[in-house]
Amino acid sequence: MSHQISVMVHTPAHSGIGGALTYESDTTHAPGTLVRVPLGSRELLGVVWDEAEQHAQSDHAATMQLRSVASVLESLTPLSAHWRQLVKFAAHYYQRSAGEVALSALPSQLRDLSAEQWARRLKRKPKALAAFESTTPTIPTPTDEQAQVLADIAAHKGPFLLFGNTGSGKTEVYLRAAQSVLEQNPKAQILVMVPEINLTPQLEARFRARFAPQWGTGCLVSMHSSLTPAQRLKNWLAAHSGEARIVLGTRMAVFASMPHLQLIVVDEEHDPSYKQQEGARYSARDLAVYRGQLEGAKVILGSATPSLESWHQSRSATESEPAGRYMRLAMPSRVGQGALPLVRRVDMNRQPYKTVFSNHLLDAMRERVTRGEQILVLLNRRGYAPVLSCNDCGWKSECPHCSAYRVFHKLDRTLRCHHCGFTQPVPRACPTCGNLDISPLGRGTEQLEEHLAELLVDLRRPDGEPIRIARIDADSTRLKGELERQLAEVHAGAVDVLVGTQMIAKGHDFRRVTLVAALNTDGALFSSDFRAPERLFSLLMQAAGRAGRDANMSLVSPCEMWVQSHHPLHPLFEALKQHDYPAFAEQQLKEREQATLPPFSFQALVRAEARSQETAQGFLNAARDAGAALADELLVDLYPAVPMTIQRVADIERAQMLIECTSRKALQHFLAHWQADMQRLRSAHRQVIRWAVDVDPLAI
DNA sequence: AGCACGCCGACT
DNA sequence: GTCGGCGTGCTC
Repeated sequence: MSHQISVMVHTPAHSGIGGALTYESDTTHAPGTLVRVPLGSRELLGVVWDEAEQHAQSDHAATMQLRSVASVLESLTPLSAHWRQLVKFAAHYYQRSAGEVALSALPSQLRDLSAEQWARRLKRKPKALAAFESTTPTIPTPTDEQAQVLADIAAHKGPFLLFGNTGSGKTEVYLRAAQSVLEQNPKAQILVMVPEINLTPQLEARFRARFAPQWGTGCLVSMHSSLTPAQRLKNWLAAHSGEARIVLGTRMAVFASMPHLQLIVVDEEHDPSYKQQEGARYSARDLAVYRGQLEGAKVILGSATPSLESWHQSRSATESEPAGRYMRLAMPSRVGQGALPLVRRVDMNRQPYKTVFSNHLLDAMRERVTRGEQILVLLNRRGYAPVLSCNDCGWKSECPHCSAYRVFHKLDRTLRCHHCGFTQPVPRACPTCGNLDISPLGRGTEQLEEHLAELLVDLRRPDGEPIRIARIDADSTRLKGELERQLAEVHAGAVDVLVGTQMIAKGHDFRRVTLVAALNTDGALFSSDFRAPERLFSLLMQAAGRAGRDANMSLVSPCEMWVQSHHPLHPLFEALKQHDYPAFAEQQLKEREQATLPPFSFQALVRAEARSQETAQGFLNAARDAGAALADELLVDLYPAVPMTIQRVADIERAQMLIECTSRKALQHFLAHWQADMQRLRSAHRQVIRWAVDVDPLAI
C-alpha cells in the first residue's frame, strides 16, 4: 500500500513550486518528520507537512507520476506542531514559502550529512561532561523593585515589557525568572535572545555561572551565526531533545526546536538586529511574542529604550484608547552602581567653523585622562574621510559601480566602497584633471583617532606613561577575535581614549569610563528616516550607560555624557539630559501619530532590482496597477515606485515601493493576494533580476 | 534556489 | 577544436 505525503523543501515562494510537494511512500510519516526527497537531479532535506497541505497539490498528484521519498531520518523526533505552526505563520506573515523558512531554520549539517555520516553522528557517544567547578554562585538578594517585577511576572500572563535603565538589574530578573521556571518543571526550557552574541559574551557567562553548578554544563547551549556547522548541529540537537534547558542565541534562535519551551526573554528588544535583513525578513522579537502565545510560554521583552512599537503596545488604557497588549514593568533605579551620568550639551553654533572638539570638551577630556580615567568617543562613520575630493576640478571619489562615494582609508591608502567593496589605491593626483591637490572631506573614526593623538600628545597618565588612544570599528575588528582582544585591552586599562562607531556603545561594561562624548549626531535629528531619532536616542542612552558603572569611580568624579550639536535644545537632547525615555517616547509617538506612521500604521516595502532603473520601477508600477483595485477596497495605500536611497549598488539599479495601511490585518490580506499578481507580472518583466517584499521594514 | 541545457567568445 | 560565460526553464 503506498501513501502520498506532502513535504516542504527549500524552494522560494515565487518559483512556481512554493507550497508543499507530494511524494509517494510505502509507510506514512508523522508530520514534522525529516526526510530526504528527490527534486530534479538533487536530493533535498524536507519536512513532512500536515495532510491539509495536500489539497492545493492534489491535482498534481492525480495527473503526474509521483517520485518516492528517498530516506527518512528515523532517529530524530518529528518537529512539533507548534514549531510547524510558527514556521507557517512566519512564512505567511513575511510572504515567503514555508519550505524556505523551515529549512533555513534547521542546522545546515542536517541538510548536508549523508545517511552514513548521520548514523555515525548519532552513534557517537556524548563526551562525559567536564565537571563544572561547583563554586556555589553568589546570588544577589533581589531589590524591592526586582522582587515586585518578578511577582508580576509570576502572577500575570504577559507578554511583559521590562523597562529598566542600564544597570537597573534586568539580567538578574531574567536569571531569577529562568530559575523559577527551571525549578517548577524538571523539563521546562527557556529561550534567551540577544541582539548580537559576540557583543554580549558576559550575558552567556552570567547564565552559565548561575545555572551550570546546579544543572550541569550541558544545560545551556548557544545559537548564533559564528558557531561552526558541527557546533550548530550539536546545540540544535541538544535543544530539540530537551537536554538543553536554556538556549541563548541571536534572532535565528527564535526557530530553535524546543519541545518544552516555557519562557522567552528578548533582551534589548529595541535592537534593529532582531530584524533579519535578507531572505525571509522576519522580526525575531515579534515572532518571539507570537511563539510565546502559541506555546503558552511567558515572554519578557527587556530594554532601557524600548522600541516605540513595544512602548505603544504596553500603554495603559486612556479614555480614547484601550490598554496595550503588553504589561509594562518598570525598574527605574540603578542598583549597586553610580548615578546616571550628567548630560552636557555643547552648542556648536557658538564654536568656530569646523570645530571637531569644543574647548570645553577637550579640557574635560584632558583632565580626566590625566587622572587615569577612561573616555569613549563615538562617531558613526568609519574610515578616514567619507569622501576624497579634488580642490581644482571638483572631482569626488565616487564608486564607479554604486551611487555612493568611496571612503578614504588612510591606513592602507585605499578608496573603499562601503556598499560593494570595490577598493583601489588612492590616486596620487586627481583622475580627471591631474591636479595633485586632492584632499579628504569630512571626518571618520580613523581621522578622529589621528586628530586626538595630536591634541593629547603632551598628556601623561598618572603613571607617567603617554596616554594611549585606540579605535574600534568594523575595520579594526575585521579579523576574527580582534574585537575581543581590543575590548580586553580596554578592560585591562591599557587604553585611555577609545574612539569608535556604535559598536563600542553596546553591551560592554567599561568600568573606568567616566566620560562619553558623541560627535556629529545632528544628522539623525532631521533625517528622512523617521526612525533615526529613535535609534539615536537609544544609542546615546546606551552610550551614557557605559559611563559610571563603577560606583567608587563616580564618587571621585561625576560621570558625564557630552553631546555636541547645532540643535542643543532639541527635545531629544532635553529628554536625554533628564534620562527620560518616557518623555522622548511620548514626543515621538505624538509625531508618529500625526503623520500616521508606525505604530499607528503598518508598512511593507517591495524592492526590485534590475540593470536599469526604468525596468525596476516599471515592474513595481505594473504591480501597483495590478493591485490598485484590491488596495482601494481594503484602504491600503500604494505609493509610486521610487529609486532606493542608494540607487545603484554593484551596477544593479534598485527601486522600491511603499505600502501602508492602518490595519495590520488588511495589509496582510492585501499582500497575500497581491503576491500572485506579482508572480504573474514577473514573466512579463523578465529583465527584473529579483524582487522581494519586506513586511514591517525598519528603514525606508 | 539549484541545476541542466544551450548557445556564443578566448584558450590548452 | 574545447572550456566556460550566464540566459531560460524545470523541479512533486
